[in-house]
Amino acid sequence: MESPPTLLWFRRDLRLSYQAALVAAVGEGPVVPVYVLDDETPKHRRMGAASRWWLHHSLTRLDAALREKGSRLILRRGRADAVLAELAAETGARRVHAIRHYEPWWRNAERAVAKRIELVCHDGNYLAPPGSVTTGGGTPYKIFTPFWRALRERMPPAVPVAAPDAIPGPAQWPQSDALADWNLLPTRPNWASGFDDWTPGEGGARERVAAFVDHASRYDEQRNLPSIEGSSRLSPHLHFGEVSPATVWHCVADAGGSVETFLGELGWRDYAQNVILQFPDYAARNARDRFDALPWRSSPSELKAWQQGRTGYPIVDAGMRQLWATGWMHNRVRMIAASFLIKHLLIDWREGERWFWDTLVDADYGSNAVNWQWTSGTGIDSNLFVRIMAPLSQSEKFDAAGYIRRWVPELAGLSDTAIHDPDAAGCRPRGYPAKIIGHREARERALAAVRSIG
DNA sequence: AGGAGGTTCCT
DNA sequence: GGAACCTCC
Repeated sequence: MESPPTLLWFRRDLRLSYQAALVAAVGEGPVVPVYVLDDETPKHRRMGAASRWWLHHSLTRLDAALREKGSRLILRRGRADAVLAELAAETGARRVHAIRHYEPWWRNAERAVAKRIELVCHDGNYLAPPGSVTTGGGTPYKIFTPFWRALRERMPPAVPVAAPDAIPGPAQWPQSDALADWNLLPTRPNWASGFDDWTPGEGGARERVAAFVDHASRYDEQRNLPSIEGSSRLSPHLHFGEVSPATVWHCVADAGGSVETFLGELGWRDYAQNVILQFPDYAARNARDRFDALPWRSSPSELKAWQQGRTGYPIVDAGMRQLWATGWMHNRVRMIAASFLIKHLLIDWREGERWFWDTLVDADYGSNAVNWQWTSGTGIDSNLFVRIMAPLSQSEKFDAAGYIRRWVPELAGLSDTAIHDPDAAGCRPRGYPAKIIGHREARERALAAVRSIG
């Protein structure tokens, strides 16, 4: 008589290499890999549209990779605890293996699953298990730099384990939904037609890592230049767990050169999870609650102008259009565009967080919330509200002319010097909007707003 | 040992 | 402002 299968519950860990839950499940006999599309557990935090596009393709690749190893991916839809209990009853499984997640709704779901069936959670989506890096006093860190110092001490991470050669399956496979029925892809309009630079899935992640390793030694000098391919572009692959951060760490560190800045970015990713573990509602509340009294402006038309890239600030508009067209925005430009919404338009950072949640292929609850609160100055990690980025000087400083030409074609004919500020250069083309508000005026308005709350 | 108070710094 | 670490008792 064959032993009963165990369930392998995939979430944001869509890989076969260095997948601790997979290794554990295979060690116990037959495995039933399952992905549950659960829009009920996260409630209003269900995956955004761009993430769904990514998920569709990543699940396709994961199923293909599993089939090469004699397995397959079972797709089910519904509340994770109910679906897993049901699948366990169908297959005779008595245990679930999964990688642990730290979004508040996943922590709730893990508790709910554990009430119905034995759930074994594993680490591996972060450099160190979130919550495990603590201060001398034994409490979790709140500030990045001391957190990173302590985490760095514990590095490098353990060397990643390869995928198993074969994954045994059950005598009889349970039913699976058809992926197409989940309607994860856009239909009309197909806003994802420009997403073709991306290759979701573990293979695509591996290619991105390899491509990045070639220029990782220039990361420090090029990562802030949006006209250049200087960043790693690994964020969506890391978010969906198509590659583990430990794997990225070792590939990059082995490449040599000065990669410390990049490793720090991996550390920042861990830091964000540590913050949402301490403050689960970080995307919903100002960490410094005196900002609850800040007189945010309500302007649906200006919010829309920002979303659509029609603010009259070329660097902001280029970024917002790149986001819409490709599901991704260069990090330096994210900071400029976010700062512009918060300080120049004085619109609540949560509006921006929401938009990014829906439009980014790398939308991550922890990273998104931590980065928005950092930019706004409402976060646990300082950065003062009164530090207001000057979008035009940022655009010049980081040499964004080429980037603007690519994403704001109306301005493609302008010179390298005029393109950052067509109004000031007296050569704004018809069809490109005037500045929605002047820099000085916006700056003074923001400073007055923050002064008004003491 | 553990708490008070000083210092430094904050992707 | 306040977190984290240090020194001092």
